[in-house]
Amino acid sequence: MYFVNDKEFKCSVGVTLDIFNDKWKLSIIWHLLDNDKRFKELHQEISEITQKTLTVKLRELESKNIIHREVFPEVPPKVVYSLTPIGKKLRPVLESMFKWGIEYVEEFGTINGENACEIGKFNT
Amino acid sequence: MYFVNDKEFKCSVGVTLDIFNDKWKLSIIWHLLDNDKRFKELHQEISEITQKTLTVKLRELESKNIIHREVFPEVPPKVVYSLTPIGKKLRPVLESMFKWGIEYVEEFGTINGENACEIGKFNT
DNA sequence: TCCCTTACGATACTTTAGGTAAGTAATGGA
DNA sequence: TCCATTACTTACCTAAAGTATCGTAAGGGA
Repeated sequence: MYFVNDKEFKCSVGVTLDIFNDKWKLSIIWHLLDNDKRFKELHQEISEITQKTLTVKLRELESKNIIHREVFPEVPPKVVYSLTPIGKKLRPVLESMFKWGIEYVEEFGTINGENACEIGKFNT
Repeated sequence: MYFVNDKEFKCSVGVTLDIFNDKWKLSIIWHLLDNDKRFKELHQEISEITQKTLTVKLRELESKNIIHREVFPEVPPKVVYSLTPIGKKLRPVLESMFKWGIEYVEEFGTINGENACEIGKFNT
């Protein structure tokens, strides 16, 4: 039995699923894997997310110790988001999703042109 | 560039995230990894999900070719759900989530008693 | 002096996903 | 006759996410 913030889990995969049980958090992690990013950069790269939802999700990830938020006291403002050590350890999770996605598309989708994943993320 | 059902993705991890962008699908996969299950069994094991949501999510997973639904013409009804070949290939994804969850709990949670994951799922 | 720009939000409102509670079908058993 | 069983539906309600607009604070230009 595991406890995280007074919440109870029978199994460690439940802990992970509970943290990433929404639409956006894993996407954000994915985009922070190789480089720290400013708010605006994340917003441009994950273009379907709204500003509001992005700020909410970033705060949630920060409160769960998965990302770090650094504010530079400048004008206009500058806020840089980065993965914490435990956040960086999510790489194998995303990597296995990346590989499964390729297999899924090979079977049920079509491939047109090349894989436009950011270079260096995985050597696949 | 990948296409799945006329939806466009730059990267294969996007395909995966798009399929599992809701609250319940990965939990359902997790519970089907080792054994095929009837509707009622899934409902009892994933006790927080409602009947309605479970049926919706099962139908969505079926339409994406990730689970198979077999109806036995009996009374009372019997419906057995199982993973398709591509569904079974999600094991590494869940396995990496399982491992990350343990690391996360070791750092930010507490462990009380033992891990109550179903035996045989992973030898960790 | 006033207004525009920039980056990171906050706020009010609408839409959609998910939750609650009840009902249905077909059969067998008390 | 009435109830239990299983796998759903259906009508209704709430919470999460999306849309659109506004706020802040410093510097620059007219």
